[in-house]
Amino acid sequence: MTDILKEIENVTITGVKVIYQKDITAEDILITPTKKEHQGDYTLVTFSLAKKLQQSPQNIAVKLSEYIKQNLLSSSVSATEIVQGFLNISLSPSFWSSALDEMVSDPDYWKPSHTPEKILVEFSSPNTNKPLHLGHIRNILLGWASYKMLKASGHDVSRVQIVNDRGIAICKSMLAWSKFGEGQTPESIGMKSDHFVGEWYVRFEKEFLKEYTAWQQTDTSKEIFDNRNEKELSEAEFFKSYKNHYFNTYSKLGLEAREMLLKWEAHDPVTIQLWKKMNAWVYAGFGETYKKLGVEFDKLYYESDTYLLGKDIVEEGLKRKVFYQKGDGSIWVDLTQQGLDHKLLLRADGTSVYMTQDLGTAQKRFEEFGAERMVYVVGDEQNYHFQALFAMIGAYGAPYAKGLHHLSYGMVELPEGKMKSREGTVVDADDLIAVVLKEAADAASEREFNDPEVIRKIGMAALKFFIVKVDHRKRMVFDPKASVDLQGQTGPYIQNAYVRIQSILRKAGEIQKEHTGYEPNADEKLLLNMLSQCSQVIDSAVREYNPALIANYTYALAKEYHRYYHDVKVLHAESDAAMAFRLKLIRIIGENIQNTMDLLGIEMPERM
RNA sequence: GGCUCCGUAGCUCAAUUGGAUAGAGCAACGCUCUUCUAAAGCGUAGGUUACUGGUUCGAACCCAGUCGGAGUCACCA
Repeated sequence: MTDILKEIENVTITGVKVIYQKDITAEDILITPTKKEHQGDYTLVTFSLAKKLQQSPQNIAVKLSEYIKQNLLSSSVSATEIVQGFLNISLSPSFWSSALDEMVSDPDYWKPSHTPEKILVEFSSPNTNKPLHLGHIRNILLGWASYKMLKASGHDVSRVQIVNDRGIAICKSMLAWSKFGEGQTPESIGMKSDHFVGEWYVRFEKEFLKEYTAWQQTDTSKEIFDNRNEKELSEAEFFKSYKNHYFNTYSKLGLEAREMLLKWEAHDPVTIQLWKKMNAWVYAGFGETYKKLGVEFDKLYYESDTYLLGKDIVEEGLKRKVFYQKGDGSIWVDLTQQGLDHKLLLRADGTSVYMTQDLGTAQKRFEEFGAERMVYVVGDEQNYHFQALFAMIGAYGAPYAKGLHHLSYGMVELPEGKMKSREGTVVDADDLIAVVLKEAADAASEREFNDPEVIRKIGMAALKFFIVKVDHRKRMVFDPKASVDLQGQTGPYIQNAYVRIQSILRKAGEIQKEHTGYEPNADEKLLLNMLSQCSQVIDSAVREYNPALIANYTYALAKEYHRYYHDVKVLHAESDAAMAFRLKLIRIIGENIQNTMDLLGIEMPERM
């Protein structure tokens, strides 16, 4: 428990004072869980004290071990061992036995507790022109886990997403559907509605490419190619890089799409109606996917509502000389002092950019939620943007400036390389979910059960655990084959540990026996030690916004339990006291697994 | 090219934030089910932590350089 750690710390401090007449603080002391291959529960590393005390580590360890043995409360220390300056402290069986009772009497022992703050977590934030994909899944799982663990730590957390429902992308889907759709609907052709909209986006790109390829044969095109600046570019390379320019200048389809966007901005009723229809399809589809993933939101922001926000802040900042205006009328902020550059906030024509909108949205959220902290779960390609945004809000002096955090995550890649929508190598979220559920169902049928609810839990656990176990800052390789693996370091492995516990508990029924006098063995002490570290693990995960720490913790616990299960019999224990103790222990382990996995959005089945 | 991040077993990932002999899973090869669920357990094999130097009692982790990869450097989002 954290109490015993603090106790060892205090005794060490007073010990140093008594023995060496020197004052040290808790920061000078390093206590870690003892490595498995050594005897002990906690280790005091004495090297850090050696310099301060002008003594050899060995010497310090010897003296302190005596002092700790005699002064640690209620003689909890059963033995100490010194190995090359590492002072290993073994706590007594009775200490661990009462630690178990403490866990039983305090159902919150596993959570850290903090003074509550209002925190807002933004995640998912999709575009509305195509379905969710694998990258969104990583985002969503990170966001959800952040929400859960912040909440478990006592905070008041709200979940939001900003839906990018406007702009040229959705206009492409709208245009393709109205040109070629012939009145088709998701219902009429039996397709999931967000996929339906995505199909029209793909159709647009296809038609556009056709048009572009044809244009490349024209004289205009040939002339442009011959007069290109970068002579070293091949024809293919040149036209690849020229595509965007073509879209904005020569393309007929591009012109139509841009006209549609203008009509939308002018509130043209027909366009708005079409836009609403297509977005409604997308939202219905997203809703299904979110439901499968088990996530929900407290509030949705729509870019169509927020894209004009932030202008007043820019005006205000200009007045207060935090921002400045250029000769052409555009407004900028100078972030060179923070090691960044100059950033545009408002175009010369008075229209806003992404930055303007983010400025306004943060302000709005602060007003609506009173959030002291705001967490943005967004991919690491936007690291610079958020650095600039936060620096800017800091320069502006907003009251929420210090609580802003970008939970940045690396791209998800396939074994063959990056996912590219153009090359059709994007892993669709719904497809992926279907594949893991199929895999779980196949495995279940071999084991002769077919409870769909259990299969769902197993499949989703496999997928979720596979993704959240990886440190979010790193790019990860997603191997679809490995993700549906149900053996080894996986979600189902952890579920199986839980299920084995439930099976024993069911058989044990209402057995009520006392374990007075029972002394836990080495395996049981290790399990209790792991459980006692749970709240600190979660605390680290919260501090670092890193759910992977929890995934690793629970996996280690499940692994240890599987071994214990193999070696030690609970229901056929050598004594009633042993059985009573073990029943209590495994119940706590089961609850711990369930609680910690719930923080990652992973559910436990009762049987599998 | 500037800035930022990354490089650990064949593959996918860890390593308690500078601590002990760098650990797991997958893949490979052995062994263990009339036993509380074998989606499990045990064992074998696999490493110059990209490379070179430095800092110190101690470096995968900090510093410098080199090599390799990614992101970003829009009046896009």
